[in-house]
Formats: sequence, C-alpha cells, structure tokens
Amino acid sequence: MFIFTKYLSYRIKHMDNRKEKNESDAAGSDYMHGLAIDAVIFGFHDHQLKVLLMQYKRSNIYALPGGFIHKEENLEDAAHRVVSERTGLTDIYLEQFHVFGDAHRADPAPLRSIMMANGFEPGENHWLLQRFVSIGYYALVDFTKVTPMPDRIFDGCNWYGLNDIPPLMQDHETIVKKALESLRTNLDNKLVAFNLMPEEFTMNDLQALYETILDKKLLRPAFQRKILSLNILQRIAKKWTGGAHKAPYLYKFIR
Amino acid sequence: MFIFTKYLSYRIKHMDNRKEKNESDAAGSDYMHGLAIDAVIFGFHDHQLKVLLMQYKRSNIYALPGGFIHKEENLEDAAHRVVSERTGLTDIYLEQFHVFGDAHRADPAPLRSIMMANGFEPGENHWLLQRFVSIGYYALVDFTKVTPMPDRIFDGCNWYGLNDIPPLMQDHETIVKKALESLRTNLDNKLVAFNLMPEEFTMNDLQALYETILDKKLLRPAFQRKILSLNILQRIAKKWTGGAHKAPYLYKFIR
DNA sequence: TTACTATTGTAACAATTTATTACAATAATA
DNA sequence: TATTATTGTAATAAATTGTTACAATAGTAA
Repeated sequence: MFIFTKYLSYRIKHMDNRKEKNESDAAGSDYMHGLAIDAVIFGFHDHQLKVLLMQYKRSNIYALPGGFIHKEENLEDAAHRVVSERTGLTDIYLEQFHVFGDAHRADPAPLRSIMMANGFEPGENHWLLQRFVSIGYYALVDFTKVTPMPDRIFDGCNWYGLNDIPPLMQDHETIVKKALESLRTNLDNKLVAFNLMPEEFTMNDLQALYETILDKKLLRPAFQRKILSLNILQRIAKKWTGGAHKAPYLYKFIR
Repeated sequence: MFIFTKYLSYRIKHMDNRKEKNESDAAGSDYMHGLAIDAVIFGFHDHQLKVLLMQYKRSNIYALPGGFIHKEENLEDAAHRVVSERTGLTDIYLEQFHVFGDAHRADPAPLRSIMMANGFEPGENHWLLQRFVSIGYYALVDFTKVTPMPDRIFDGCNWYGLNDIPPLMQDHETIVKKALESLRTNLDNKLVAFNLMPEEFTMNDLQALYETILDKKLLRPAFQRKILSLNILQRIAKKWTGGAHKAPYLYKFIR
C-alpha cells in the first residue's frame, strides 16, 4: 500500500504539470524499478525524540515518508528530495544507514487489490507489484523549522514520539529501530546530535537530547564538562527566562 | 566491463546446467535489474591487509568480486553467495557498509562495445546497459582458509596488499576506500578484527593487525593490557618457536 | 655450558580522563 | 528579603590510558 501511494502520488503530480517532467509514460517508468528510499526523519521536541510519519487517507495506515529514484538522479539527491518534500527544508543532515532487501519484505497482494479498487488494472508483471529493495536514510532536522507537508495521497504528515508510534506498514518498524541504532552509534563519533537542536538551546536541552537518544541518564557536571571541552559551543550572552531559579545560558553550535 | 563479465559468467553457468535453475530466458531476467553487489573481501597475511580482486582475461582490468541478486533471493543471501563463490568459505563475517548510487558511476559505452566484440547484440535498453546501483559489503575472512576461485570469465582471483592495488574499474577504488573507513570505525565498537585472524595467533600478530587497520603505531604494553582485559582471548599453553628470544604465547578467540 | 641477543610478559608509575560530590550564584516567587 | 529550584563549576575520587622499566626466556655462538 505504501508503494501504491508513492505511485499514486507520482501519477497525480504527473497530471498536475505534465510539462515539468519528461516521463515517458504514466506508469512510472521514469523511476528505477525495484528500488525505493525510506526516510526516518528525526526531530526533537519537548525533550522527546520524534519521527515524521505519513497517514493514509483517514485510515489507520501509517508509513515512513519514502519515494523512488529517478533514472537520472543520484541516490543522495533522491533522498534529499524525499525529505525536502515532506519537511520544506533544503539543508538537511542525511545519513544512509541500511538497505532492506529481504525478498518478501512486502506482500504485493494487498497492493494489487487496492490498485484495482482505485480503478487501476496493473499487469501481472507491473513494476509496482514486483519486489522492492529499500535504502534507508535517516534525517536529523530542527523540529522548529519543519513544516510537515502531506500530499494528495497521504492526508496526514505528523510527528510521533518514539514511544508513541502507531503500527506501521511493511517492515517500517524494523527500519525505524535500525535507524535509531545507527543514530546511537554515530552519536559519539560524529557530532551529529546538533542537527536536532534549534539555533539556540540550553545545556539542559542538549543533555536531554543525549539522554533520549542513548536512553540512559547522564550526570550533569560530567556532561557539561565533556561538551564544553569539545569547543563546538558558543555561549550567547543572553539568558533564558523561566522559573524560580538561576537562569541558564543559551548556546549555539559553531562551525 | 565488470557488469558484462558478471553477465557472461551468468550465461555460462546457465549453459552448464540449464535444469538447475529456472531462469525464464538467457538474458539474465532471473536477476533484479539495476542492482548489484560489490564485495570488498579483506584478509590479513604477512602483517598486511589484503583484498581479493578479480582480473579479467589476461588483461589489466581489475575489479572487485561482485554479482547480482536473484529475484527470489534475500540481499544478505546474495552477498554471502558472492563471497562464498570466490573464497570457498561458508561461514563469513559480512557487513553491509554503503550503497553507491550516483547516476553515472558506470559508463555503459565501453560495456556495449565489449558485448558486441563478444558476439552479443544488446538491445538499446538492455538491462545491463542501464544504470546500476551497487550495494557494498565487506567481508572479513581468515586468509589461511581461503581458496581464491576465479571463474570462466575472470581468469584471475588473487590477493593484493592494500598499498599495492592495481587500478580498478568504475568506482571500485572509492568502494575499497569506503570499506576500509567503515572497517576502521567498526573496529572499536564491534570485535570485528578477530575474523581476520587464523585460529591461533600471537599478541604481536593481533597488534600488527590493529596497527595496519588503524594505520598507526600502538604501544605494546597498553595494547596487551587492553586486549586481555576484554576477556575474549584464551591463552593456549603451547608456545611458538622462532628466533633468539623468549617465545610468545599463542591465543585463540573465545565466544 | 655459558654469555649474548632479541623479544616477551608484566609491574610500576605518571598522565589523563571520567565519575561523583559539593557548593556558591542567581532568577523568580512570596 | 527570605525561600526555592536550578545552574555553573570547583574539588576530589576513581578509572583508564600512556610510558618506562625490567625480569624471563628461546635461540645463537663462544
């Protein structure tokens, strides 16, 4: 079904502005067959990790944002395009983390019936009914900068807390889990986490992010000392206003 | 050319035992189109990291071992098959490390002329002439257990020291470089290195391996203490015989 | 047998990093 | 102005890592 919606999405765009693209036919032959991209888009809000999920037409069918690769498009470009279309962002931190290629990861039968229910008669060997290998990317985005963008097929595009994810189609739950694993192992090596923070943030925000991703408590003084020793934070003179206590500094990421 | 040899290899196997498989035609339609696997097979010998490379028919055309994915075959299984066919091993440590998907990473023109020179007339849209996305796996194998196996197309299948690699076709040099990078970052986290050692080895052998992979000198006492503290080595009572000095212990990997 | 050599195994200590405790500073509230 | 909760960081303890040193020993050659 997911695949189908990608396909429908394609068809509708195609109808919208035929001139814009030069697809050779309406059956989607401008795309590479058998290959797809699925994106796990991470954001951080209310001290919680969230992912952007698509919801299918007032139903309870949820899926990861995804898409196909144009025949003349680089893989990386396709991934950026997919994430860009759902978030409205242009400067996106993307990491290719795993390829999901089990032969029977998606059952074509339900897709076929949905296609037919929608008045489309796919041939026996239609590419959308064949096996798909999916390349998993995760994106780290500034939650506050994102405008979740549904399309005509997916009328829902919303953030879901990691502990609050609805049942997902196909193997998308596996994909989310694997993305989180990869994010965790990348956290120490690369300075990846900052892509999830807004422009300005407190040390406490940052620690909450690390604690959420690593799923364990960290000691405040040790965390602060460690992060500051990296010399990647600039302390902004301004201070935050809040409760009945000392005001924390605001930081921003440099370089 | 690489792709072509994969293809030729397929055709010849097909001729050998048509009954064994149920491919629908001789043009390779049993394989997923547009997708390939390339394997960087690492071994360690003479205190040097080596990779297994294929050589094309008495020419100077070198390539990584690779292959396609059967339409009903899991990705992982295909990768195991590819490595198994070239090494003779069955129990293989494999890591999927990156997908190479630039639109123009392989120029089809030379392939076409080679195909024609070999008496094959590919149609304009033959799948082998289309774009290929390649999934990179690296394998870590016990050098002493490997029997490099050429096939009828690649008459050469040999080990090459990492500092002694001949020019490779397409983007295979990039693939090797990226594989090494991934191996390096995996070295600390996973206990990956032991897959490159033979059954029994000295601490010195192991240190040489780490030094080669990380490309830097390590201090002997610190290395020994660190490794032993992991409690993954069993000291075998036997000792090695060699030069005019104290004999080192032999170790083997446990669990 | 007995020095001599080169390398091994590990102790000992130093330097550094990480973990933990403690406490003064302070923004809001009453 | 005292109270409260939280922040920033100093001080110390514990653990890890880096470095030096040296006894042990398998071979070689007198």
